[in-house]
Amino acid sequence: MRRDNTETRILETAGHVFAETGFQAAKVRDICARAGVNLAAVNYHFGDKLGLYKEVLRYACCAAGNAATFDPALPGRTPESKLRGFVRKLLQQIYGEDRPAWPVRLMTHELAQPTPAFDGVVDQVMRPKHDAIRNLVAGVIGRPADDRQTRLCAQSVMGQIIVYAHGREVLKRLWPDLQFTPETLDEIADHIAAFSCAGLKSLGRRNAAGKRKEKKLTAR
Amino acid sequence: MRRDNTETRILETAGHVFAETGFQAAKVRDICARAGVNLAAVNYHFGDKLGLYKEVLRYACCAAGNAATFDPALPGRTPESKLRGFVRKLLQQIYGEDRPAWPVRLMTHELAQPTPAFDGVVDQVMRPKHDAIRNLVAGVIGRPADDRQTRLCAQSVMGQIIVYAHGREVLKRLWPDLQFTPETLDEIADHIAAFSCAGLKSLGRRNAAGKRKEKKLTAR
DNA sequence: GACTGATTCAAACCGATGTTTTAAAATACT
DNA sequence: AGTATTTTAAAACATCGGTTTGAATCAGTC
Repeated sequence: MRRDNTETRILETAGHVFAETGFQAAKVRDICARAGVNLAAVNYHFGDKLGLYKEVLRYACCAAGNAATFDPALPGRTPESKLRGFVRKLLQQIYGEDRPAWPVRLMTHELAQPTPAFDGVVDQVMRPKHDAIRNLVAGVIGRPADDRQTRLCAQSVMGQIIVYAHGREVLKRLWPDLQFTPETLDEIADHIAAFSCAGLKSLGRRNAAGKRKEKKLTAR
Repeated sequence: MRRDNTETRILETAGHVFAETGFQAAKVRDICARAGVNLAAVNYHFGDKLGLYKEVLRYACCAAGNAATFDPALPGRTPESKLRGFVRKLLQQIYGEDRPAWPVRLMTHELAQPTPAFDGVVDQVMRPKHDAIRNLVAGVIGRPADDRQTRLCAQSVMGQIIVYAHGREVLKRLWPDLQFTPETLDEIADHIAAFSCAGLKSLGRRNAAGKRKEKKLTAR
C-alpha cells in the first residue's frame, strides 16, 4: 500500500495550510495542489474537509513531539528551575523556526473561530500544558493543584507565555526592534520564570502572613 | 436625511457580527438581515464589505468609551494602585456583559486572520493599552519606558490580562467552575496586580543587586 | 404637482469552493 | 495473471456569498 504516501502528504500539507489560514479559509483545492495530489483525494480518504481537519489535529498533536513538553520529569531539582525549563521549552515550541508552530497556530484559529473539533484541541493541546503548569505552580507556592489561588497563578504564568504566541504579529509592530534569536528566547524565558517565581513566592508569603493575621484576630 | 437610520443600524449590527465571527466568516447577507435592511445597502453606503469593516472599527473604537481606558489620570497615587486600577478596568472591558467586548473580540480575530485593517487595529486598540502599561511598569521598577526590561515586564502584565480575553473559551473548559461575577473579576484583577507588583519589585531589587555585583567584579 | 437626487428594493449575476461523478490508469495483493 | 484498491484526470454539480443592476420609492425643491 502506498496510501501512506498520498494520505500523509495530504496530512502534512493540510497541517501547514490550516495553520496558516484556519479551517474556514483553507481551500481544499489549495491543499491538494500543494500536496501534488488529486482534488478528489481528500474526499476519498477523509470523506470530508472537516474529517481531514480532525485527522490533521490528531496527526499534528501526536507527531509534533508535543508529549515531551509536559514530561513531568523535567530537568532541574527545585520547582523553580523546573518552571524555568518548562517555560523555555514552550517558548521554543512557539518560536522554533522549522519546528512545528502548527499546534499553536491552530489553537489561535480555534480560539477565534471554534470548529466542532475545539473540545478535542483543548484536551489534546491546552489541558496537558495547563495541568503541568498548575502542578509546577502548586509546588512553588505549596498549595494543592486544584486550589483557586493555584489556578489563578497558573493563568498568570500561562498568560505570559501565550502572549508571545497569540500576540506575535502585534509584538512585531509594538516592539519592532525585537529579534527572535535563540538567545532572546532564553532571555524571555528567564524573565518570565523570574517574574513568575517572584510573584508566586510573594503570594506564598502573603498567605502565611494572612494566616498569622487570622490567628491574631481570632485570638484577641 | 435618514441615512442616519440605515447606516448606523448596519454599523452596530455589523459590529456584533464581525466580533462574533470575524471578518471573513461574517456574511453581508446575515448583517443585513439582522439589521433589517436591504442586501444592497452595504455596498451602497460603504462601497465594500471591507469598507464597512473599516468603518465599524472606527465606529467601535470611538464609540466604545475606549479612550477612558488609557486615561493617564487613573485613580490611586502609587504606581501600584494605578496598575491595579488599570488591570481591573481592562478586565471589566473584556468581560462586561452588555459593554462592548467588541474591540477585544475583533482583536482576537485579527490576530488569527489579519485583514488589511490590522495595522489600524493595532494602533487604535493595542498600542494605547500597551503604552499605558509600559508607563505604569516603568513607574514601578524605576526604569525608562522604552527600556528592554520594562518592555518584557509590560508583556508579562499584558499577557496575564489577555489570557482572559483570548483564552475565554479554553478557560471555560479548563476551569468550568469559575463564574464571572463582578466580585470574581475584582479578585482576578487583584491577583494579577499583586502577582505583577511582586514580580516587578523583585526585578528592581535584582537590578540593584546586579549593579552592586558589577561594581565588586570591576573593583577586584 | 412635477423635477431631481438620494435611498431602498428585489432580482440577477458571477466567481469561489466543497463535493460528486465518471472513466481510466496505476498500484498492490493473492 | 487476475482482482481489488488507489490514484488520476476532467468535468459537472450545488451552494454560498459578494457584488451589480435597474426599477421603485422617498425627500426635498422649484
